[in-house]
Amino acid sequence: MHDISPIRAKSGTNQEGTSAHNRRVMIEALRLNGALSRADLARATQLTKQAVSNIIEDLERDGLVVALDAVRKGRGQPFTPYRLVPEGAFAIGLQIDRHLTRVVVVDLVGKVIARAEAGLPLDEPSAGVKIILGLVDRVRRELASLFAQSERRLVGLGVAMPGPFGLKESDDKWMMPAWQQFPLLETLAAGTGLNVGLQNDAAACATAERIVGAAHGVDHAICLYIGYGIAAGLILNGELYNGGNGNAGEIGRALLSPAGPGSTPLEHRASLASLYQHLGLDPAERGLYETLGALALQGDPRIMGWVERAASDLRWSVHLIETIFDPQTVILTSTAPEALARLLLQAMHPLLPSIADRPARRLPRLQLGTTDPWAIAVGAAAEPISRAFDPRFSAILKAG
Amino acid sequence: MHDISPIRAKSGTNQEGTSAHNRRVMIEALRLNGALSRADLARATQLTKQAVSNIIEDLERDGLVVALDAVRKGRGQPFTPYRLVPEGAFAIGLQIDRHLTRVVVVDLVGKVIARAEAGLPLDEPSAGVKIILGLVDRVRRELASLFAQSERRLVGLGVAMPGPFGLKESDDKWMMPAWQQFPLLETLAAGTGLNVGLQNDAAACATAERIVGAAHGVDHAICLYIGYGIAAGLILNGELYNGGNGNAGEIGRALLSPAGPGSTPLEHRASLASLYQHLGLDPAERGLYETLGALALQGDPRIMGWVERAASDLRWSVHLIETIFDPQTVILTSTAPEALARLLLQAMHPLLPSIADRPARRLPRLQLGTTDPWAIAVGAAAEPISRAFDPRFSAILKAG
DNA sequence: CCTATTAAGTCAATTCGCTTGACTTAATTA
DNA sequence: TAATTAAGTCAAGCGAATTGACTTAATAGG
Repeated sequence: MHDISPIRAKSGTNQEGTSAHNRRVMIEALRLNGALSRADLARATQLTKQAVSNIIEDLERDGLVVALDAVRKGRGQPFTPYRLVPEGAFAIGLQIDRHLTRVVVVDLVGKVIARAEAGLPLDEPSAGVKIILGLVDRVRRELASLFAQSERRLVGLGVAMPGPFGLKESDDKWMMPAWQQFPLLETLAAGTGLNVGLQNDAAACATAERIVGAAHGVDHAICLYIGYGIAAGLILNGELYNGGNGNAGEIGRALLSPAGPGSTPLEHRASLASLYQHLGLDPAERGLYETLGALALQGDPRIMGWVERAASDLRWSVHLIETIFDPQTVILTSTAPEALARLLLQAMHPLLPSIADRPARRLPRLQLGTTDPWAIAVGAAAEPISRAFDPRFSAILKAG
Repeated sequence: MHDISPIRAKSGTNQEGTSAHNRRVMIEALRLNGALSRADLARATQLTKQAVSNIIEDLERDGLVVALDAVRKGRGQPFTPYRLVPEGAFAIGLQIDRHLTRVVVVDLVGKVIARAEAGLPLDEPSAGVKIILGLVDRVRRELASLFAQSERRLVGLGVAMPGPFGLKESDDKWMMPAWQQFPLLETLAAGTGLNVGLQNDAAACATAERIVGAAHGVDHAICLYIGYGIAAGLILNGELYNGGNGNAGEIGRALLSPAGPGSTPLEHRASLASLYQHLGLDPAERGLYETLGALALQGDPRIMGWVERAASDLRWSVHLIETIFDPQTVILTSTAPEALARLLLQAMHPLLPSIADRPARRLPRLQLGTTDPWAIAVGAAAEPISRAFDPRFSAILKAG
């Protein structure tokens, strides 16, 4: 029939989809609640005890969960709690930033098992990829030396790099135009033999917050990420939202006023790039992180000046985010030293009024997330873990 | 075990979930593609021919699809296309606006079957509900007179009213504080015996655009709605996004600058309320719609002044929406007369640069959606239809 | 004109994961 | 010590999709 325009339809599902979903639901329940008995799982997931037993047995055989000692509590037979086995799965995370790259291996619960970093040539992706593949190989060997069978348990390679992706060629060398053009994912897939996925760095930060941080178990959270640029990672309905072209949350490009083409993008005022410029520092300089940390701790006046101005824009960004997304919480994350991030957080208060200051809040409107510089690589690694183990609509369907 | 804090987990699923999903997938495929043969459906959904045959047989028995004449095309046995039966399901939509209420009945494909409207007391919800129940009863009887068995096919009552919901009491009478406090959904559910759902008016507009309008079959679209206030309906991943508390998209409250508490909310500049104020008109005045339409057609200078200023803010709103959501398209909808909406649309061009002006666009960045004043009621009615028939994650799970 | 080919759709048996309901085990309470 | 409560198992059953062979009915080509 329709042989010209393709037919648009969602994919159907079958018992495999059912089973896959239920496995994922079990894993998520154990991730969120720590350790649960089969009976607990049955109640929480609304499946029968028998179904849960079968699935748990499967998961145990697959080395993803393990029984703890039986617990006596009140009447009835003692229950046997099960918990996730951290070494049940591993993933590699790769952060590509302007002048450096970081690689980590994380386990099923998001703990870092191995890490490595190296400098990166800003405009020679093919040379850069060689370096990256070397690092990946290194952490992979380290993993193999620590856990037998770990190769078999590697679920994928997640890449995080600054967005936005797929736009017209940029002439700003800090936007990494050469890397944006390069067939990175294909090259990495071929070079590692792993499934490869891509996120922008804010999305990776949000993914990290979700697996091990402040967004753990929160279904509606926005992660405001301040790195060289600024962007937001969007967790909506418990899943990362990517937008139509993978560029959702790239608020660094947002103009700060309706006044027209002359008005400033947010990233010119509230990003580490703007701070470097304000201080007259070279972003590629060694020891920059330590310098900034020290200045922030001293309350250096030039830093405070930037903080004041940036905080004003950020306060307003939070207001907009709350107004637009109605999230349960906003998480401020940064690659800046923690002292600096804390200064920013303080300077952002009091927050602007918004629909978020409602009577019965359970989470703070704004909270500090991680400021670990490795968080983005961890988030990159968390993405394949999430893709493989978290319950999601697409996991039920029959094909990609 | 955990008897203190409740265990958090998603619900599992079983064969009923599988079957429900596949039925929904079939219905959606027919909605999006018009009419399809069983073989087409099997290919599109990746199910087997046999599975599709069984499901189609079911749907046909339930009166939701019907076979058309067989079609000869090329080699092989002729195929029999199936299409949705519009009168296979009905839903009632209710719009509650400041001084009036509208009720419609729509069918499975979103066509209006019956409609009714009445004035509404702004601050007496209990009297208002009586009026509403009277209208609902009227359209319901009209429906019953047109289609036998239609009562049985009524899937629910959708309500749309201005948001945001659940905030502290407001003193602005146009925010309908009395209605916000009133237990509306419970009263309507009791009074009609139907399932009742609630959306804000922008969400309803987006739902309407999705079922019959510009967002038909588009998975990432933002519906910018200009009514008495202004708000956005968010279609993300093919579903309406509501946020943590049902207030996502309430951008009318967004402050236009980071300058602090003194800066203006968007709805003070780009909403019909602001236009009424600009023109010194009473929003409750009779014939307002016609007056505005006439003024817009004449290009009245006072109207044009407002249009210019509002368009500047709206242009920037579109820029922010594009930057934040990365949608495939933005749809401008309004309860204003079409002439006025077109003026606004024109005045918003040229749009601000954003990540949305990418090389290979398929849909316009900004397009005009419906300006039918009944669209909100239609969208309200479309919500129960969508809830009952569209494929969605929650439809697979075992409980609410 | 006749045969090969192509494609839609059916039939009947099979498979697989969840459900059902009875049963076993093992603790606490009275 | 008996009754009660709750975790967890056993074995049969069920239901929806799958499988592979088969039927039907058209067109293409010699």
